[in-house]
Amino acid sequence: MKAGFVRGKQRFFCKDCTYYFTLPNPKERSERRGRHQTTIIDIAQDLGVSNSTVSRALHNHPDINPNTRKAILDKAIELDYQPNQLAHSLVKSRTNTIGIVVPEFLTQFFPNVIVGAQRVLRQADYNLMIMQSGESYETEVANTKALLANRVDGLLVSMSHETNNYDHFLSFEKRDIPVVYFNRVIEGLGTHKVVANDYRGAFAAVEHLILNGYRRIAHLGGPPNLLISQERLRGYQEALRKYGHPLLPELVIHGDFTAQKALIYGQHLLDMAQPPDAIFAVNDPTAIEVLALAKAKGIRIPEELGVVGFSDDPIAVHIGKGLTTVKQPTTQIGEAAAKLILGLLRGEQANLSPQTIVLEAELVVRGSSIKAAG
Amino acid sequence: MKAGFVRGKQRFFCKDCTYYFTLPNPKERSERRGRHQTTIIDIAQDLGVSNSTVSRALHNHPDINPNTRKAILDKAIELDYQPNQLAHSLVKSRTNTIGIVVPEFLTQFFPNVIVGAQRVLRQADYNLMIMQSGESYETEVANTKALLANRVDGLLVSMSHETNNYDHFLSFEKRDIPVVYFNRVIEGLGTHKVVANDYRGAFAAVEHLILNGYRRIAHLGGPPNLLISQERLRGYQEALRKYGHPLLPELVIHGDFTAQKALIYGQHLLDMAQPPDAIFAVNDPTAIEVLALAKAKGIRIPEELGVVGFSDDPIAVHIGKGLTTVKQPTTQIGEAAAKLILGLLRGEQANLSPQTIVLEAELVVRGSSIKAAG
DNA sequence: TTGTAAGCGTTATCAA
DNA sequence: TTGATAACGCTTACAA
Repeated sequence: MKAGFVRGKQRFFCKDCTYYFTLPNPKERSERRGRHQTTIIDIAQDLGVSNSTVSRALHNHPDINPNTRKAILDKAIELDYQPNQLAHSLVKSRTNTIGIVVPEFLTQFFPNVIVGAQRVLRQADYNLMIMQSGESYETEVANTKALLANRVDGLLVSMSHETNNYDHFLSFEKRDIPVVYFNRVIEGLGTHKVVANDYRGAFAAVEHLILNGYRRIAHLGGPPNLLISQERLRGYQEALRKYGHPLLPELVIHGDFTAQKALIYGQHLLDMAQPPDAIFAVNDPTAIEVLALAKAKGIRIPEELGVVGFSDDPIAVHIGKGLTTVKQPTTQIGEAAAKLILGLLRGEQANLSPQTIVLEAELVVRGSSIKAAG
Repeated sequence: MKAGFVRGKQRFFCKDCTYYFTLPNPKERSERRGRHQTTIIDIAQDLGVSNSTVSRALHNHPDINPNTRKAILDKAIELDYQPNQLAHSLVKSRTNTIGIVVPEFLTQFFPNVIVGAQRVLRQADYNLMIMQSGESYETEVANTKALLANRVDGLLVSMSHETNNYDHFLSFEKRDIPVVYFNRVIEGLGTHKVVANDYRGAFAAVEHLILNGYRRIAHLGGPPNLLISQERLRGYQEALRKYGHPLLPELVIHGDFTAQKALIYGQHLLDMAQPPDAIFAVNDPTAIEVLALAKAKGIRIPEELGVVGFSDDPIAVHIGKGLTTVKQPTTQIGEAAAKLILGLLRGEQANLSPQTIVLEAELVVRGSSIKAAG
C-alpha cells in the first residue's frame, strides 16, 4: 500500500486491487461557506443527519421520524433553503419545463395563447420557457437549440413565416420529446396540432360579405406554406363557389403577415382598373392597413369597400366604425396545446396517431362590412 | 480485505484504511443506450478517448491535438450531440440565464421591453426566462421562486400593481444575484432601476393641455405605491403650478391600471357638477376608456373634453381622431436594463451605489387634445 | 497532449 | 428510521 497527497488530501493505493482512493474528510465541507446558496448538505451538517434524510424530509417521504422532519423543515427555513432545480433535473432527467416558441409578441394573439398555456402548465407544476423568434428562421433555430440544451420536457411551436426547413423541430421528436404545433402549422408534418377552424371562420366571413351585397371580393392572404393561409383561402374560395361567384386569381394575393407587404398589395388591389368592392384579409393588421389606405384614397367604408379581418385584435373594436373580423379562441388554443402535451408526457397518446384539435372561430360583425342598403 | 457484491458489482473493503470501494467497470456504460441523449461520454467511448479530452475538443481548448479535435467534432455531429446545459450550469454555478418578471403581456409595452432585453442578452450569450404574473402578487411570488430554483444569474422586474411586500425580490439580493427594476419600481428600495422620464412626460402632456386652452384638468392616476404613478402625478401638479392653475384634490383619482376602475372613476369625473374639460390619464387603456365614455355621453372630443394618455399604444393612432399620448422608449428600456444587469454580472458596479437610468419620453400630439380655436 | 477523478446538488438504492 | 454512496453530465486541477 502506497500513499501520497493529492490536492491536499491524503491519497492511498491498494496494491491488491490496483486502485487509488482518498479518505473522505467530513470536516472539509463545513469550511466551504460564503457566497454559496444553502444546500441540502448544509442542513444535514447543521443537524448532524445525512443528506438523504434531509431529502426525504423535504419531500415528505413516509419513512421518516416526525421530529426529524420538523427539525429539518425548521432548519431549512432558518437557512432560507431553496431547492436547486438544476441538480434535481439532472438526476431525474426531467426538467418539468415546457418550451414555447412563438414568431412574435406584438399582436395580442400569442401573448394570449401563452397566458392560456401557462395557466394549465402551472397547475400541473410545469414551468414554461418562452422564446420569441421575431419571425426569423435563424432565431427560431437558435431558440430551439437553447430549449434543447435546457432539456425541456416538451415543446409548443408556432412557426415563423420564414420557416421552410423543419429539422430543428424534428430533432425533438427524434429524442422522443413531444412537440405540439399550434396556429402556424404546416401540412404533412405528421404531428400533434392545435388550430382554430380557419376554414369555417373564413367561409363565414366571406359568406357574410356576399350576403351584404358585395360582389367583387378580394383576398389578401398569408404565406402559402402555412396551413393557416391555405385554410383561410379555402374558406374564401368555397364561399364564393357556394354562391356562384367566379374565382378570380387576380383577386387573391399572398402576403407574409407584415404591414409592409399588406400596404403594397392593398395598394395594388385598390388601384386595379376594376377594383374589388370588398377585401377579406388574412389577419387584422392587414385589414387595418387596408382601412388606412382606403381612408387616404377617400374610399368610403363600408359603402364602397367592405373589409373583414381575422383575429379580433382589441384594436378592431376601436377602429373607425369597428372592424368586422373572425374571433379566434386564443387562450383556449394555449390551454388545449398545454393539455395535449401534458397528456403526451403522461404517455397517454403513446401509440395513437397524431391528433389535431380544431377549435371553432366566430365571426364578429362590426361597421366595416355592413352596407347601408344591402 | 473482504469482498462482496453490491448491486451486481463486486465490492471491496480495505482493512488497513477501513474503506469500501468498487472496481470501476468500463464496459458497463456502453450497454446503457436507448432513449437517452448522447453525452460527452458516448463520444469518448466511441473514440476510445477520455471524456475530458472530448470536453476540451468541444470548447476548443488550446492543448489538444488537431486530429483528435476533428475526430471528436465529427463524431459529435454524427451522434447529434447537444450539450446538457443543466450539467454545465451545475458545475459552473452559472446558468447564463436571466429571469424577467412582468405584470402582463396584453399591452404592447412589456412585449417590447422583452424584445429589447432579449436582443442584448442573446448577443452576450445569455438566455431570457420570461415570467408573467398577470398582475397577481401570488403569481409573482411563485414566478420568482421558480426563477430562484432555476438559479438565474440575474433578475429583471416590473412589479404587479398588487405588490406591497418585496421580500421575494430581496431574497435575490441576499444571495448576491443582481436585480434591476424597470418601469414599475418603488421608491426607497435601494437598487438599480431603469425608468422612462415619467415626470417630464407628464409635465409636457399637461402643459400641452394648458396651452391648448383647457382650464379644468383632471388626472386619472395609477396605484400610489408605484414610482411611475408618483412621477406622473408630480408632472401633472408641476405643470398646473407653473401656469398658476389651482391643484384641486377632487380632480385627482388613483386607479389600478384596470379598465374596470378606469370606467368607474372616469364616470365619476364626467358626472361631477363641475366636470373637468380635460383628462390626463396615467396610461392609454385608461384614456381609451375615457374616450369611449365620452362618446357614449355625447361629449365632443376634443372640443368639450381634451384627453391625453401615456405609452403610445399602437391603438392610439387609430382611435377616433387619434389619441394624444406620451411615447415611451420601450425597447430601449429593455436594452438598458439588460445592459445594466450584464454590467453587474461582470462586477462592474460592484461597489458603486445603485444606479437609476432615466430614458426620455416624448409627447405625441394627436386629435384628442387640440381645440379648434384655442 | 491525454487521462483520472473530484465536485456541482440532487435522488434513489441498498444496507444497517 | 437512517446512513452511505452511486448516479445524473459536465468542467477542471492535477498527474502522467
